[in-house]
Amino acid sequence: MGYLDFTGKYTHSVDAKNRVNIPARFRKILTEANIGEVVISKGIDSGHIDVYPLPKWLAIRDKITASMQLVNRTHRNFLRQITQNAAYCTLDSQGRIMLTPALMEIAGIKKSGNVEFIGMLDFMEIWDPDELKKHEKNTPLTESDFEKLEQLPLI
Amino acid sequence: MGYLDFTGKYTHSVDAKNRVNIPARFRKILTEANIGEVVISKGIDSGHIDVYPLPKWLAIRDKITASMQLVNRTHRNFLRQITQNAAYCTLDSQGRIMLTPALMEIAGIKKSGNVEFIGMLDFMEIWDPDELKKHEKNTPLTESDFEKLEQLPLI
DNA sequence: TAGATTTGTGGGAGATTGTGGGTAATACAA
DNA sequence: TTGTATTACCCACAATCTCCCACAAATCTA
Repeated sequence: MGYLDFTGKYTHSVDAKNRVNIPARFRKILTEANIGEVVISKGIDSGHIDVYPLPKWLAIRDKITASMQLVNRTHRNFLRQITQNAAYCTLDSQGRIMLTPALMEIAGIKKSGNVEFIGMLDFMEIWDPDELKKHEKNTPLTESDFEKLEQLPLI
Repeated sequence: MGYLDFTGKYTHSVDAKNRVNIPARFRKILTEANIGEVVISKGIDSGHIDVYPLPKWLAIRDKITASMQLVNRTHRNFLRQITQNAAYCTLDSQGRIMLTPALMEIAGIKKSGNVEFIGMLDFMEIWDPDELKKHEKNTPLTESDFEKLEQLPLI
């Protein structure tokens, strides 16, 4: 890993079997990195699904495992939240993955509907188009957000 | 052990003989690790049963044995809680386990009803669907929980 | 522009899985 | 021992999922 580079936005459709094609550009990145499996999970913002290339997910999982104290109720709840809606997906021979009904429900994605893929550098997001518009309208970046971001050595 | 990886949520049904099928995905993990026996016990949060692959249970048992101070009343009570309702279960030829009436009672799981399996990485939980919903409603992750979790090097 | 290749989408057949029930073996009580 | 209840093991079948093939649209190439 380390040098995955998902960028851009692509519209795709979900078929009657809940399958979505991963955009060719993203798929190429995956195959070149020899990654045939991804993990989809509930995104932190509502209205979308996160798609992690397997190695990225494993790294996240290991960090979680290492720092969880399962006698702690909050930790248990957090872990449950994370794992509950996480699903391993192997790409089929056409390069598609199958979404779970639970995640589609959470993200507002409709069977036989459309979705937007957004590249997030080392992972991807899948949005319901309406939810995405709504999210962008409701939570624009403000001046004060930018000020906070200035703290980070970003650009 | 060490690399069991139970993730996801699956709905299954309990039959008239108190048997539940372990989700195929979880079962595959067990058989690949050559584990044909699990231990079910009372979950820490009420409303569910914990399912430990045998090696994980043995590790827990050993830790408990080593660190319990049986002159300590709390320790005695804790130990009693744990062992009292723990039951060794071997998977039948269909990959099912049989729940004990005591644990079903404790978790609110009904004969011939449904249950939710939740993967918790190295063990599983079995919830009564209503209890799970109730639990999630009563103990949602709050902003301050997330702030605490931000301290951990998670993602 | 025309042909070749890639990409997005749909559907069908076989294998797997979830679930129910029957019967033999075992444990238990009287 | 005998009768009863419980458990373990097996078979059966429907629903689901996986894998594979097909084809049209889009893109690339010469």
